Amino acid sequence: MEDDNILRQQRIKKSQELRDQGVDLYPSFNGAENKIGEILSLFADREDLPAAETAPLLRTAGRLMTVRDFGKSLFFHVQDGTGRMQGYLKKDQVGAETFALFKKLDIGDFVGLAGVLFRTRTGELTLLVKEAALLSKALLPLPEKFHGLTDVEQRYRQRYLDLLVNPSVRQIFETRSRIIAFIRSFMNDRGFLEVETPMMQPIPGGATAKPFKTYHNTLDMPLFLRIAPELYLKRLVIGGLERVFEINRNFRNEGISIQHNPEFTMMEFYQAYATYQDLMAFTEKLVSELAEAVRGTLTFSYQGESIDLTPPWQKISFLEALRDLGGLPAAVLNDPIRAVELAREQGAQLRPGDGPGKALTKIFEQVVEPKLRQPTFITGYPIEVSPLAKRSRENPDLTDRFELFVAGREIANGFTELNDPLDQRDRFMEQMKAHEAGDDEAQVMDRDFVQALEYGLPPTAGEGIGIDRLVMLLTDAPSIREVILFPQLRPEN
RNA sequence: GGGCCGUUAACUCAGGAGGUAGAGUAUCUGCCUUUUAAGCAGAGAGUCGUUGGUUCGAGUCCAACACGGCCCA
Repeated sequence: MEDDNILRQQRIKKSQELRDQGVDLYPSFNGAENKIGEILSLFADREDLPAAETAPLLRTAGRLMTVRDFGKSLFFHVQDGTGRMQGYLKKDQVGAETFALFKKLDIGDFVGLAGVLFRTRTGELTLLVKEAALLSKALLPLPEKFHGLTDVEQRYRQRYLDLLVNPSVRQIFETRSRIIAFIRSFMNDRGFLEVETPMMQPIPGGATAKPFKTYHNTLDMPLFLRIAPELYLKRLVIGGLERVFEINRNFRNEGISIQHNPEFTMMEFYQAYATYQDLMAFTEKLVSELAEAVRGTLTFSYQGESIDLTPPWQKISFLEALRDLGGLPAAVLNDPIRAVELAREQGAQLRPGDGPGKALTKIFEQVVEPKLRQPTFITGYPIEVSPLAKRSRENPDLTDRFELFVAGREIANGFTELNDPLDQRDRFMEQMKAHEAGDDEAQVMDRDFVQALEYGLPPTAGEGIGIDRLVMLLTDAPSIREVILFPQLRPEN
């Protein structure tokens, strides 16, 4: 494939010439004592650089990104993980041999450098090179320096090039790392224990979604990639781990879109002796402090829209939202048959067994969710779509559950956990019926989990927060693929 | 699954109404010891996503397919 590429052939030829001269193209090296970012920040504001004759040599290394050749001297930029710095190589400083070697190098090659700092006429801090060595030879050329790499498909397929030449992409993933680190420490500070539960489950539970199926040869049994860790985390609460959290991947065998990737990252956490009300306050605090830490402000723009995360956030019940934001008349809200009819009229694909709870949820997704721009908690979801949540005392058709929306997207989902084992068994039975009626997303009876509940789950609240969507919001990313390093794509050929 | 758009040199992009493919960057050769999208002179570089079709002739028109993007379900 690349064998036809003349640029690659030229580099191979040059490499061979260097080898013939006894140059090791891929030597071992551990002498990058001074990172470029440190050098730059250390001397950025200093007018009086140490005199070139007396200054100690700075030793650094990085990838050659640009070269401006003047014959007997040349300027270049070298980039490492912390920054990019200009270097100045003069024949009379490094000697003819090193100079000739350096002239043979290509953009993309790694070099080790030793030198002293000076400022050019335009004031740019520059390393006057005293010693230079090739550290690793690149055979393929980097994308163009000015436009970078813009082809979306290639950016995802060759993310390493994207990261290398598009600084804003690198920033997104640095921010992502800081977001996860912040959340982890926020949870640790509040006494939550970080745990890891199975990614491969014999019964995929804890969410309404289609699973990926796999197979264990030795055990001779099918397994499913988890769609959620919920049922395992609750087993841990039963076991006395009263505050647990897990930050990890879930897998859902569904469509790919601007906000869906088959594997995505969730933080799920459970707290004994708490209610969904407590979790809303907790979420408000977590997300607003996170935004403050990551963006330095609670008001920022997301895709041109002004978002304000200043607490307290609006709370509206599911039914109120349908009435006030969705414009549904009370006649529909209170009439199960009318609700199902309306959902069908709006084009929702309801299955034979689907009741009013499902119908209203479909309508909600269509008419209310797009309107939830500023952070909003929606509370009191129908029991029909909440098989693991505690039934509401005020209305037996609803649950003590909430979802958080920002910019029209669901960010979090939490509820007071159903801890009545007999009720849970009945709910599973309802799900089984839906499954038999053709709902392949309906949840599957997990007898082992029900048995665990029979040993006693304390009053508990639990929640999942979609990390990718949170990262999108805080990095102003238009698509989930911009915050996942290697989004799922079809093979090229 | 449906609709719309895209795919041309290593990268970023032109290519009017069908007549043997162009630019900038990068690369190669030469000149140049403070440049920074360095400059000057010259050169090389393409299965125009794939496969068919229409035509004397297809990057261009038509069809199917592949991959990607956006919207809808």
